Amino acid sequence: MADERWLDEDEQNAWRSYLRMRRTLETHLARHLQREFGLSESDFEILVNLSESPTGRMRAFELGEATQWEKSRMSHHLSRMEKRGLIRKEACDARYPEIVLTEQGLEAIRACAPIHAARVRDLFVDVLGPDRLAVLGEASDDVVDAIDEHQKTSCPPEVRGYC
Amino acid sequence: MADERWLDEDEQNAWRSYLRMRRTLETHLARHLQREFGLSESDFEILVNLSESPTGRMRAFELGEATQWEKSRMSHHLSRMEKRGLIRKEACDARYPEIVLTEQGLEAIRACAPIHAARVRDLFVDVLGPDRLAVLGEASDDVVDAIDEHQKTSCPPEVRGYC
DNA sequence: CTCATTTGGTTGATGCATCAACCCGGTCGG
DNA sequence: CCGACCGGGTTGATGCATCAACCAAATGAG
Repeated sequence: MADERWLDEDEQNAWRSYLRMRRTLETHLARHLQREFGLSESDFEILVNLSESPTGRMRAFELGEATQWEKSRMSHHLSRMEKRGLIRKEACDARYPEIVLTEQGLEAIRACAPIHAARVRDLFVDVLGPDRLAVLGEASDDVVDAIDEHQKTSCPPEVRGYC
Repeated sequence: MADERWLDEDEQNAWRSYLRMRRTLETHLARHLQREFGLSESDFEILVNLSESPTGRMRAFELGEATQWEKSRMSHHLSRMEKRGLIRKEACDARYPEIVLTEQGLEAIRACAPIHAARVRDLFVDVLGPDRLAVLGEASDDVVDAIDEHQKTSCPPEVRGYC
């Protein structure tokens, strides 16, 4: 009905393959995490970051840098995680609360991380093999750089990310 | 704090690069679509499918096959799109309604598709270049196949997708 | 000193995604 | 026939992501 083609056929196919893979892999991993461990991918990301910190405690701000989330998403999500007992906010440094991994949160991440990683290996790392994996890694970095570049050069200064 | 490593270093790096790219590209494209045209990526996907159909009308079911969405997601989303005038549900075939692209929906997709495609080209297709793009396309298909395979072989029959 | 700005963070509203439950018209075994 | 099941579709509840607005401590220029 709209008969223009917007990418050539090979490009179109590759792009759509990529989109399909992205969706399929993401939903599969998310569902697995959810059903086996009751964690969302977001929970997982926070827990990984906290558990990799030597002290198990970070400022929300640092988590924001590590994950690249918006601050409001972070705030909302940390509140929900606190309610479930995975983390705790401690108002130790006068002003800003620190986010602390609870015993329960630590157990959760220890239980699910190796299994989750095994799945990533089975369905992604091993399927690609080392060569293609390396190519993809570099390509990913290039794309991220290109987007950063694009933002810097062609965006009006204060309007982040919309253009 | 949790000192086991779950993938080796190269694998870890490639995987995380991929995750970062996925997030960055997705949010960039989504934001662009939203701010310039008031469409979500989901809207876009539906509109593309409808506009590629010769008649501009499909059953919800066909859309489901094309997009791989859950039926309930489809239903909810189509209702929202109808409210905004992008599509219309017509109860022509006795039983199941057909989803029809409205004039407004057609205009929307015609306006945004080429610009969106150009952005995909600039930030993804051209950054990768034809060789890496081809590799990624194949790799994506392999991953999707691996997941399908996994579902078929190691899932109890009726429990789709959780394992 | 004072008032404006920035910075880190919270809140509320809205739209989106998912799950579970349900509905309804066919179909098929009995 | 009749009742069980099945496929396409809707609904409601819940959690998640984003935007815009707000808040309060710190900074800093006049």
